[in-house]
Amino acid sequence: MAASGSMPSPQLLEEYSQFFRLLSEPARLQLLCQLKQGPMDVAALIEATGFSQSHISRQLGQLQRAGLVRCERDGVRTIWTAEGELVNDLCTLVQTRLKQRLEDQLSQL
Amino acid sequence: MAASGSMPSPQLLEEYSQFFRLLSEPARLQLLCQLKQGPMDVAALIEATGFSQSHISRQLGQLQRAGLVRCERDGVRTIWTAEGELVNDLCTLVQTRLKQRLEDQLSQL
DNA sequence: AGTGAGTATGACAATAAAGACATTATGCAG
DNA sequence: CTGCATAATGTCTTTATTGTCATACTCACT
Repeated sequence: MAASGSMPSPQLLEEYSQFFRLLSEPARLQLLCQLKQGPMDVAALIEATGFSQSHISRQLGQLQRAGLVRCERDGVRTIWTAEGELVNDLCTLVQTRLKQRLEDQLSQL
Repeated sequence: MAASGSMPSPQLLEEYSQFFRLLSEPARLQLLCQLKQGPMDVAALIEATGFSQSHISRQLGQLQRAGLVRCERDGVRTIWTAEGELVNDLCTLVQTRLKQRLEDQLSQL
């Protein structure tokens, strides 16, 4: 009894990897975490992260296309909001794993 | 109450993104899923995926450094095994999300 | 030791993505 | 309509990664 599931289709594999690629950039992950603290406009994100305006705008665009953030215009500003708990959940799983690995390494000394 | 957690440290963000980067390549994801079906040697992986020997060896090397796969030499062959359920769990979460998005899009027609 | 099968690695070309700069679009105030 | 602020997009350079070819390595067998 080795195989618990079956192989995902090529399309699904592609979707998975595209999604994970979004989270594979520290800048995007940081923006996501920042927005988890609450909705912010771009100026506030520049202040919080130190990234350039254009950089932030691009990254938010990618995250928006994936449905991870949402924006709403307030006059001349754009207020960005993080959507859902998926990213938190994923990071929690990964963190558990990281801890476990370090503990394993530790116990081998 | 907007902020549920706090900002991860820069190091942790870097670790997260490095991990997600591993899963951001369809080839690596495919190898992981293949190995979930059961341990295999490189020849079998070539047969199953169509990738070149050198490509497979490289990708497995990266996965091994992250502790996602493990290898064991059996004579002249190397048997590779997937470790843990983390990747399955992550993919399940993402898949749920993908479904949900499609349903939302569907309901807006 | 020598040979051959199976696997890992060095080196390199091709590709993709990040990040910066300049420009353009959008909305508000006068 | 003009001017000003904020944000998004076009374009380019730089950097990192993929994937290939050739080579080196490891082990079994004789």
